[in-house]
Amino acid sequence: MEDLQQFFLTTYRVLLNYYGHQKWWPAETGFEVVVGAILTQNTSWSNVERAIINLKSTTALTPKSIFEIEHEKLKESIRPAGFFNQKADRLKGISKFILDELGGDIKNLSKLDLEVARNNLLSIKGVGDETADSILLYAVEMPSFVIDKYTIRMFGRVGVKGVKGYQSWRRLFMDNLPVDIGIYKEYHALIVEHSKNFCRSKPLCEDCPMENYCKKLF
DNA sequence: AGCCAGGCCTGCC
DNA sequence: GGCAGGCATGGC
Repeated sequence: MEDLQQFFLTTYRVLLNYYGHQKWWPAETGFEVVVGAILTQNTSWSNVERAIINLKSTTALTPKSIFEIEHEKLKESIRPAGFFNQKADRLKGISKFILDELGGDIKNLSKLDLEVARNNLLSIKGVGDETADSILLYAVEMPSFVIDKYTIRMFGRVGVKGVKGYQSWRRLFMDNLPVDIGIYKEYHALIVEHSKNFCRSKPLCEDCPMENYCKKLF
């Protein structure tokens, strides 16, 4: 495709038309997005939902209450989300960071330059590229595009070549899309939704909305 | 029964 | 600077 901007926008419109508005991220507060972003690491969202329900029935979903909750009680609440030992540590750590560095509110990150805010998040143990961008975009509402393994797999199959590394993929999207938080939010959610149905290890391409683009490189 | 989930860290090379 | 191995539960 000669015009990348056209390609990324057209792909977005095809997905949006096919799947509709995804209403991401499902959470009541910015901090709930943070908690969900940690809990969903390599874990299905249905399991995360149970964990968040448990957690809400146990304590308030605020940095202070998560930081102060007894460690064993936290682990027990989030057990359905798996990896509960390290995720409990990570929730404690990011809660402490929000309390100590952000005056208790994750949204204070929006006062910083985007890349500075991003590097702040990346300095927290257990927060990698994707988790940082998810928090920036869905909790803080800063225009940071989220890349995940689905994005790389899907766009690789559709024909994007020679892009290597998380930051290169992120820049590719951000350099070729309008700086629009709504589009960033929706696009990532649509890629995830699409990837649940298509572009898996098996060539499940029947009735794929992307069949006009896809090189079917299996 | 095994593979996969809305990743990340560590240790080795 | 890349890459396997570990982390743990639930659905299909």
